Amino acid sequence: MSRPTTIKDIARILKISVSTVSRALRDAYDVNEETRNRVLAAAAEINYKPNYNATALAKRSTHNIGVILPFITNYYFSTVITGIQEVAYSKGFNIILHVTNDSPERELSIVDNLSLSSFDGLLVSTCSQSDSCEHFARVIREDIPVVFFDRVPNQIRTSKVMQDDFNGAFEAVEHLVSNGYRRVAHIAGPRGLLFTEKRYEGYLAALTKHNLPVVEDYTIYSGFSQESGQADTIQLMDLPEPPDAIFAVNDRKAIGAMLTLKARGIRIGKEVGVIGFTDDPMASIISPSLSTIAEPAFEIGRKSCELLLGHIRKKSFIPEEKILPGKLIVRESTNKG
Amino acid sequence: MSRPTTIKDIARILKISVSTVSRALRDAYDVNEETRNRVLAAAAEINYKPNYNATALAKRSTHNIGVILPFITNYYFSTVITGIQEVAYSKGFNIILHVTNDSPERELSIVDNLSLSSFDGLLVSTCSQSDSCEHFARVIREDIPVVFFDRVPNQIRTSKVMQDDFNGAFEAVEHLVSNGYRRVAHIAGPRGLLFTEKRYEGYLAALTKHNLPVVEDYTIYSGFSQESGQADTIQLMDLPEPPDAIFAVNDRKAIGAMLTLKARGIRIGKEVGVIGFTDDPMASIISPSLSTIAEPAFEIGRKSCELLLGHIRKKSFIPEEKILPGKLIVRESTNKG
DNA sequence: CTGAAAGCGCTAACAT
DNA sequence: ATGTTAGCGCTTTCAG
Repeated sequence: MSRPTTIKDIARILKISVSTVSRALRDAYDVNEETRNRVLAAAAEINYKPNYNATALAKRSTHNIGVILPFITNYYFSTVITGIQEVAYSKGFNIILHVTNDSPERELSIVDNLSLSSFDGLLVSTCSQSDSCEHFARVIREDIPVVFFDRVPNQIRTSKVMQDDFNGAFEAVEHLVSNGYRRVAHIAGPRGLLFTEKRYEGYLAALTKHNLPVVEDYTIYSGFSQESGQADTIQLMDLPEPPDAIFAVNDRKAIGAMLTLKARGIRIGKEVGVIGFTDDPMASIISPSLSTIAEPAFEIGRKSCELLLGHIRKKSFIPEEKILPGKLIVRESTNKG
Repeated sequence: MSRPTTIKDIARILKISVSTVSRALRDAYDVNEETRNRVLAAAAEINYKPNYNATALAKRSTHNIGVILPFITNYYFSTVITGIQEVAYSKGFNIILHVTNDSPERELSIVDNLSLSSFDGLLVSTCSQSDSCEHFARVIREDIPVVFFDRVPNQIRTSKVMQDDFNGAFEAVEHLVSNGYRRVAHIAGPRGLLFTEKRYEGYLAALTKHNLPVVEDYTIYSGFSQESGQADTIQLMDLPEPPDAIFAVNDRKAIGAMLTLKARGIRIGKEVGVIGFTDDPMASIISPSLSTIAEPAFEIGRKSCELLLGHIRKKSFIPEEKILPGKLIVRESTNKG
């Protein structure tokens, strides 16, 4: 087990100073082309690998970005991470993963225990019940850039990357209406999250545009899970005048809805239309297959990371918002037959 | 933007030396109880957070563990990571994520560019086509602990954590047989991966135990994707004497199999039984629902990380192997009716 | 039990 | 264009 090689080794071998080596290893700036080549050659020769801790200590900049999100065990988030990882990797950044399990306490504890010296920036998607964003505000105040994606808080002024929730929802509902459904219900996410509000607004706007009545009982706010979808749908179908279509805030809830519809012997599509949001692979596996709004998850990851890297590089942190379009995917669950 | 506080600040405030502060902050060893309390109080007071880069540089030990795996966008891997993250988090370790996209070149490039100074240990699941493990052997030779999980190479002597692939496969096939299926095919993963071999062996063993003939054409090695499952099944059902049951190496392939069976109008369960491996949530969503062997993904993550942390702590690296049991989940796809 | 001092590997003025 | 030197924040001998 040989001690890793350092720039000192290179300096000694080449009989030059460490600062020259250091300079040669980074940009060409102010160093003789030939010296530089010799350094590079020697480095390769002895299999030199920079010690990032030393660099970080000296430059006050690690090459890490922290990612904080509720879960990674679903299609959307794992795809976002893959996108993040893709650009981080290409720029030589590591990503440090923190999963909150959607627990506000855990989120708080993670953020408070973050050593600000161990990452250059933060990418976050909040818990569904984050009542406060004070902890993130603190991080920002320390001048470390934070960009939010998907689940972004509305009380805080930072960079945000989202899908076009309003228009996605609008399109989904309009699709339902143009396929002949009239009593469209919405099983929403938890209140307080920007995107559940946006999707709700898109739903309302589509209803209004097509002169459909807005029935208060037709909107139910609850969790994001399949079980919530089932529960909400039971509630909906027990109404004196049940809806003939359901727009779910995401595919998991839509699938939950389909499950209870099936259990009650209601024919999906023919009797009750269902549309989701995400385009989880499950949507094409379930039968009947589920119409949905495909989210640009991978792109959200890429864009968030690019934005963050930009903030880190320029050391300026002027908030920017990016909204990426979704895409309507028509399948069987919205086919009246 | 105030510079983060350091142990120097604490030392200055308390008018003691930095070394005392340093000692007090770690273990009680050799420091007066009272001094220690004063240090802790002061640290909390000024909101001191250790600079891990400095620690890492001084101690030659970061608090990071690297995780290298093919994908994160599926149920199994994302659940494993959640398990890893769970124990890493509780021990104050960060996890640095690297995804290879199942590309051996990328895997190689990641490993070769790893700065050994930036993590204390490695958790890896290899690419399906990793022909060589030389790059991992190099890491191990540098005395940094590596533990493999799930996709473990068989040519290399290190710690490994796996599900019980042999017995899982055995149980799956035995379940098929005891439900009356006789011509059981196996759509396997790529050759060369330990677990695809183990599952194949389990399949063989069950056949042998029940005196069923081993038909060579009934085993097809290919990829892990749903598409591979579809293609393999086409090939199988085009045989002069097609199988009446399919044991798939994982649920994604099983789902692919079900899709082509459905497309051909073959009744799943009644005519051809299908069983998978993993217990992806999709297995209970698809209809008919898919019987499968549930893998202890979360536990695999936990155990791998615990093992690795053990190696890191004791600085000894005596390879250990852990095998975790799976569980048969009976659903509709293996019901002959 | 505590302090002084050296050093981890690298960067960044400041000289030359 | 290159070398000298002083840190970055923390740990760790070695003295006392």
